[in-house]
Order: sequence, then C-alpha cells, then structure tokens
Amino acid sequence: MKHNENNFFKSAFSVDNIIFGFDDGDLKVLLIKRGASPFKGLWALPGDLVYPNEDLDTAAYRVLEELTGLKKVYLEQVHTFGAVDRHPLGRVITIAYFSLVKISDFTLMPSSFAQNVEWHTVDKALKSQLAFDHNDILNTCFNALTHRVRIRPVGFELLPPKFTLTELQHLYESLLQAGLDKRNFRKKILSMSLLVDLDELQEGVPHRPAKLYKFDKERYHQLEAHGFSFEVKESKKKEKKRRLAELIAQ
Amino acid sequence: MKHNENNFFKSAFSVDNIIFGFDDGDLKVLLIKRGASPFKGLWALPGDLVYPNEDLDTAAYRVLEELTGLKKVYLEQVHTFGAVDRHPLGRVITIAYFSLVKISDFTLMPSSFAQNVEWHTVDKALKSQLAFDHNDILNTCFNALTHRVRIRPVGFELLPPKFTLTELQHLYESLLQAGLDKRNFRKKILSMSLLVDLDELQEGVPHRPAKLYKFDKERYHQLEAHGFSFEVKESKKKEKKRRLAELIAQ
DNA sequence: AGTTATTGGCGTCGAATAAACACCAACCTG
DNA sequence: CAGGTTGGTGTTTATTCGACGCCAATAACT
Repeated sequence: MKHNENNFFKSAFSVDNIIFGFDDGDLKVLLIKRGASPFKGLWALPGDLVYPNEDLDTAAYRVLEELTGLKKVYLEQVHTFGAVDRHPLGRVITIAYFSLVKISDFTLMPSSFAQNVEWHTVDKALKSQLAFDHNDILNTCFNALTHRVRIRPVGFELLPPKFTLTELQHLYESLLQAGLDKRNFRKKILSMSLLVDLDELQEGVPHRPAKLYKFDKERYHQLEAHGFSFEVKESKKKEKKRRLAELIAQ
Repeated sequence: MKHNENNFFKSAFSVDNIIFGFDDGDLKVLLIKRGASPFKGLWALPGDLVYPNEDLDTAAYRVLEELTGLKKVYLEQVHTFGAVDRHPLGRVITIAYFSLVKISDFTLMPSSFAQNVEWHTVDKALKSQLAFDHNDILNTCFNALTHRVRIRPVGFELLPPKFTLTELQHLYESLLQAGLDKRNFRKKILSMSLLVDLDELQEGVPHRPAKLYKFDKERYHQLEAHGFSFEVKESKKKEKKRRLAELIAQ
C-alpha cells in the first residue's frame, strides 16, 4: 500500500473479492468494516485498487492472501461494475471476483487497511446495507455461485478435505436454497464416482458416525476432458413445500 | 471522439463489443481493420475507450450504434481482460461485451475511426490472427454465447422477425456445433409455445415453402417469471458421428 | 444393562423425458 | 409430367427422475 492514491483517482480500477465460506450449515461471506471515509463504519467487500503493473487476477489473489494468508484457492471473475457515480471520490470501476475457501484452513489476518474483518451469513449480508454498490456486487456474485455450483463441482472447495455425505448435502441445500431427497442425492453423487470412500468414520458425534469421503480431483479432470455434466436437482415435493412456505411468509 | 487520448493512457479502460450476426447458415462476427498503429492492418474487435462520464454499458451501446446505427439490441457483459501487457501503449484493461443483431436490419455505417468493417465467420476469425488479445476475447465471448443460448432463448435475436423452423434449427446447430434431430427439435420448440405461427409461407424458394413463425416475447417473459428452463440437446447419434469425424480430422 | 434419541445408510417402482427412426406432401424447374 | 428439393409429421423404446420407509449404529441417560 505504498502507492499514492492521488495517482489512481480521476480514473482507476479496483478488484473486489467476494470470499465465500461454509460453516455451521450456512454460507458465509467475509466482510470488512470500513475504518475510513467514505462509508466509514459500514461493512464492505474486501478489495483494493489494482497496481499499475499487476494483472487483474493477481490483484484478486493478493486481496485474498492479505486477508486470509491463503494462496491456492478457487477464484473466478464474475462481473465488472462501472457506473459513473459508484464511487464518491472519482471514477473507479471494479472487477468483482468470488473465491471459495475452507474456513477451517486458516485464521483471519486482519490487514492493515481494515479495522475489522468478520464472517457474515450471506442471507444477512444481503439484507444489510453495505458500502458503495456492494449489495449489488454481492448479489451478483452469490447468483453466479449458485449458478456455477449446478454445473461444476465447485462446492467441494468449501468443505474440509474429509466430509460426510450429509455435510455435502447440507452444503448443496444451502447453496441451491432447495430441499434435496437424501437417497436420490447420495445415489447421484456416488454414481459420478467423484468421491473417494476413505474407510474412516466421524469421531466425537453423539450418534451413529458417518463415513468420511474426499473429493477426487484427478478423477474429475479425467471426466471433464471427456465431456461430463454435473448437475444436482431439487426434489419436486420439497420444492412445493418450500414455495408454499414462501407464499405464507409474505 | 474529441477526447484527448493522452489523458486516458497510463491507465485507462475500454469496452470491446463483440457483435454477432447470423447469415447464410453461419455465425458471423463484425470486425474492423485497424487503420492505425498498433496492429495496423490487422482485424480487430470493435471497441473504444470509455468516456470519463459514461457508464460501461452505455459505452458498449455507443460502440454498437456507431458501427451499425442500431440501438435496441441484446447486449451482455462477458469478461474483463486486464493483463498488464495486453496493450502496447500503456495499461488498458477492457471490458468485453457481446451483442446479437439481425444482419438484415441494417447496413453498416463505417465509423470515422475505422477504415474497413466486415462480417467474418466466427470460425475463420478464431483461426486468423487478430489485433491485441482479441483472439482470446473472441473465444471467450463465443463460448459465453454458446453457453447462454442453451439456457435462454437468445438465439431469436439473431434471426429476422419472421423465420422458418428449419432456419431456427440451422441457427442452433451452428451455435451449439451439434447436429439436431429434426422431429425432436420441432416437437420441443413448439411445445414451449414461444413461437407464434404467422399463417404465412415463405416466398421465392425453389421448393416447398415453409411456414413462418415469430418469437413471442411477451409469452417468454410470462413463462420466465414462473420459473422456466430452456434447453436444447444434441442428438446422441449425430454427436457420435461428429466426434468420430473430429477424431479422423486430427 | 436396557431404554431412548439421533443420524446413517440403503433399493424399488412408476412417471416423465429423451432419443431413434421413415415416409409422403408441396412446390419449383426444366 | 418427371425429377429434385425441402417441409412436415407420430410412435416406440430407452433412460432418467423422483417419490417413498425402515432398520442399523452409536452415545447419552436412567
């Protein structure tokens, strides 16, 4: 952060990196409480101006690493936001990325430019007021994630290396905002042979322990090369229930 | 175009608008032969620097209108390209859009900054050398289009207002690079009730004339609001043939 | 030790969807 | 009027999807 910010303004570009994690049955997003104007005190998405000699992707990885210390994670560009008045101090367009991290993998490293860094559930974050046009950005990135997760097995990026089928199902239910049928889900997932049965059991749970699995990345790349579609669909019955509940809630 | 370009350079952003059309059974893309350095004489995607007080989408529409005179067309942001060295004169990132136009709707208006504007088949354009990183950009946008066309009925944007089912099928075969079964295609398309039978016939064709249809936009928006999936799938038999042909071609 | 509470793990059948497939009709041309 | 070209249509089979319920394994409690 040794760059003189006056050089950037008038016309500059930044990256925002929407960092998703999954914990405790909920999809979470990493937010920073702004310590300076504008929007001081509001929560914002992590981001930074792009250095003059820095590729966009590199900048997005840098933002991530400064916050979490993580380097090799799933990261994807989503959309660029460039409304003329989106930044009160000048013309700043921002390229939005999302990344998927395993919350268990690290402890937060609050970076120098932020006072507070916290995980928020996506639900609540979407409803609260964020700095700049970050509600819009978060919304777009969340939609991109829910779309992507139907097509590619990126969900595994959010789980610890070893997980149970029920955890996986909860993750998908949370991402797709849908109820899934247990038996059909297991059948489908296992029939893809993307999971390796580790022959290990959960420990320390107050009920029958479940088998642990891991995601087989090599296998996935093999299948992908041969044209392979990944899709998970909602149970229609549960969908009806959900829609009914939504109607009542209005 | 009265902006002093020196103000932009060092760090600037542009939009590139990949304009797709469909004609003569082929997907086409509008290219401009560069009349000035860098890359003088090479074909390039239409684009321009974004004005300081202009939204990104507005800039993309402007580029389109300067070339074609068209205003209300389908336009979608795809990806932002920002490698440090992608522009030889300075740091210029570019936001890529694609738009879909009906070639029959207009005659080209070569704009002041271009010497030559021409439709090229996407196939050939991808294989030829384009200016800057435009091969990369075109490739990304073409992939985005083939993906989008599976999910939303955007293909109609490329056809004249009145079209036959065979024309529609050819369009989809061209976009999906797949062979489709005639009867299944017609069954599926018609069952969506997105087409209106105009009770008119083709004229001037040297064979039995086909019925003309138009796309029913209102109907589509109705269906879309009630959750509606649009998908067209390849005939498996034809897929096998195609894959075999690809293997032989290597 | 036995009971209770909680989650894990498994297979079948009916319904819906997708895919393969071939012939006659209509029009133009020469 | 014969030949060439494209238009238009239904049925059957294979595959996929989706609904559905019960016993097993473990820990906690008494």
